[in-house]
Amino acid sequence: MNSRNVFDVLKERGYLAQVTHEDEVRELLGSESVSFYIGFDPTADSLHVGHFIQIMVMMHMQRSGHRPIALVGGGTGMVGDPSGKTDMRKMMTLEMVEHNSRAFQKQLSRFLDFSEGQAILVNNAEWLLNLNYVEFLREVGIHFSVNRMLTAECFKSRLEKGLSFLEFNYMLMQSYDFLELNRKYNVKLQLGGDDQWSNIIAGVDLIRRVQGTSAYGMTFNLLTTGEGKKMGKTEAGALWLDPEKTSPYEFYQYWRNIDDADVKKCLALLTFLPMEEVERLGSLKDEKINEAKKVLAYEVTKIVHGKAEAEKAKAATEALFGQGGADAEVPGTTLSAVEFRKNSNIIDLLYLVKLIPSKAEGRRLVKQGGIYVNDERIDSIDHTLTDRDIRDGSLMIRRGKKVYHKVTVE
RNA sequence: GGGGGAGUACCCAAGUGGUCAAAGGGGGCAGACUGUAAAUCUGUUAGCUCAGCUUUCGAUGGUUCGAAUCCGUCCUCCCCCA
Repeated sequence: MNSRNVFDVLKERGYLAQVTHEDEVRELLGSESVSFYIGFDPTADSLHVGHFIQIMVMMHMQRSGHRPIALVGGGTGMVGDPSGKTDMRKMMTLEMVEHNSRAFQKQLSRFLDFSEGQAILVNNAEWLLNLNYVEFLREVGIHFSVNRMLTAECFKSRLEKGLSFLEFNYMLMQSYDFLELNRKYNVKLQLGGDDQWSNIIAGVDLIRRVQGTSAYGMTFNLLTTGEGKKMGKTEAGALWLDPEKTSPYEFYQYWRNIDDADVKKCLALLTFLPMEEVERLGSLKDEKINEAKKVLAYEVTKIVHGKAEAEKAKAATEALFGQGGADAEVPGTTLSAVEFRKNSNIIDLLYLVKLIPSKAEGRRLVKQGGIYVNDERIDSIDHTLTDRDIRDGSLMIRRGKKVYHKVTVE
């Protein structure tokens, strides 16, 4: 589909962070269909935008005729990757890992074409969970120098705070994954976020030692803001790809509100728009850059949640922030008339529709002038709503400037 | 295994018998200003039946009129030695 070397595409769009052998990898990707893999450890029950950038890369690669192997870390998830972490993460139970692995598999299948072996989904639990300890040590452990591991970047912060032997083994496990996939599917290339660099080159080395063949690795820039902070964090935590955890509307809003400085980068990394268009939109200034943000929000939402949801989110946004029709698809709650009357106090209502985590928070918000009903500021925590506040069967609550919630009364 | 140190709210971190729901910073939320941006300024940031009450300072049991602060036990982590 794409006649250009995908390596150049990835480079141009700003994905690339580090490559083990730049010329050879480029050559390889330009001359044959390459099986490559990216691993996803099931640390939660949904993928988030951090993973999405990896998925984008897989999609680019697949479009160029390469074969993505998405590896779900049902085995490595049992140990936990210490890379870049300052603290040990909580150990997960087998049940949690399995549950999360299934959720990942389901989500990944939306982005890649798994038909006829054009992409493969594997779970490293398959080969890691039943490893024999001594055999593993003798086959794999022998090739790892502890001295060298200790100098690896990924352990740095942990050498100050403490690192358990459990986590220290993570690198061997991931390297073994690469070896296993190399044997099984002739995988020669491992991709990953830049925090995976140490783990990836360890695997590359292992394959060279054990198999005597070449293997390569490549990492991608993590999605960070202009200030270097990790992007994709919301008040609720991560920005999830699961619509149940982060609604398409919220998802859209996140990108609509991105920093000016990050717009261009996000357009390049998170959409398939041609680079000329990315350049054009990214160079808009002042309020004109809002146009670029709209495109960004729409495009990313479209890829993640589909066109229909993207349209809805866009329409809702226009209705709320522009002057479009008032009756839009806004996040909301439907209440019976009885429920509504029972909770007609503003604080009770806010609490009922989960706009506030506690009633104390609600009182605080009202006192600070942060709550509006039908665009009228509520000035008293004792304010009571009546049927007169219901217009066409619903009323619109707004928290702060941007959080809208529609309450429909039946 | 021996010795030393530490565990405080979302995070970092002060507090070492009452004036502590607990300084300060970060983050979050809200207000002002704006472009649904950033920066800046202001307020706020345990819960509830809120000018009153309840629960909180690793866990648990004590001492005391009264403890985050003192004592016992336990758990976890870090450092030094082996």
